[in-house]
Amino acid sequence: MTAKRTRCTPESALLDLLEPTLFKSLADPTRLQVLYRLSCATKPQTVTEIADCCGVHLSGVSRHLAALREAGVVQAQKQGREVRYLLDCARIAAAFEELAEAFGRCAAAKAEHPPS
Amino acid sequence: MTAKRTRCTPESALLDLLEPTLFKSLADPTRLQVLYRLSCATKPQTVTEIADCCGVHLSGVSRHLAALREAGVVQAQKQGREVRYLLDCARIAAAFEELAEAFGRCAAAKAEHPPS
DNA sequence: CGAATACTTGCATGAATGTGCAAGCATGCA
DNA sequence: TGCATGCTTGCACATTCATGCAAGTATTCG
Repeated sequence: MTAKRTRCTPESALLDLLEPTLFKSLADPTRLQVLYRLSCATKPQTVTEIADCCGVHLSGVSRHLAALREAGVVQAQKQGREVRYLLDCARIAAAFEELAEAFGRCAAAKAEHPPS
Repeated sequence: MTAKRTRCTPESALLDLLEPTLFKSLADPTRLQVLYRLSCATKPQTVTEIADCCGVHLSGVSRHLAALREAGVVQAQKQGREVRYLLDCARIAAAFEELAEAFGRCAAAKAEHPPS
């Protein structure tokens, strides 16, 4: 392991990045649909608005949003009796950037030490 | 095979990137263990070698590797009666890089048009 | 040939999970 | 206060899925 660089995170070891939570939250078509909906929206969306787009019952969408919130992918803003969800784009981008760099280093390491 | 997406297009729409296959393949702890094992290895590993590291039956590991291969995360090299699996680091890094860029653009767009 | 090794696959089982319905909270409004 | 609205949660059900065992396939060796 030659992780010595300092960038997005000082020490992004692949082992720490390979945690199932984020990937689990993205492993469902409905949740991805929710994510895409939020990515297009110009302002935080209510559960009802999101549910209107995916053909899933409101309660299911609510559960999906809870899962995405658990994974740190979306944030919730309670406003009166409605809850508006918004995508944490910067956080997601940072997570993927870390992963890209870690696997990039992995590729570089393997290119440097080719299999005999 | 998921040869639907052509390549690393400079303009990668988020909708195309949010495809469950890759995330599904990474949503399991055992598969992540396999992935990490392959990332550390200096040369392609046999199914038996990989199975020795994760506490899962050989047949299960074989199935996991098949899933990872379907997702384009690993490649298989048949050598005689053994099959050596290797991580496609460059491909994975590129996929995550695309995602990071797409969500980065998303974040930038939202910063530009803040919710009123 | 037959036997051994390496891996894959069919089958059964238990656990996890996505879904809808209905009930339960919480908040706003008349 | 009563009622409507928005969301969450308990429950039941169906599906998916990870796992182990056993059988099957492929390849090498004697």
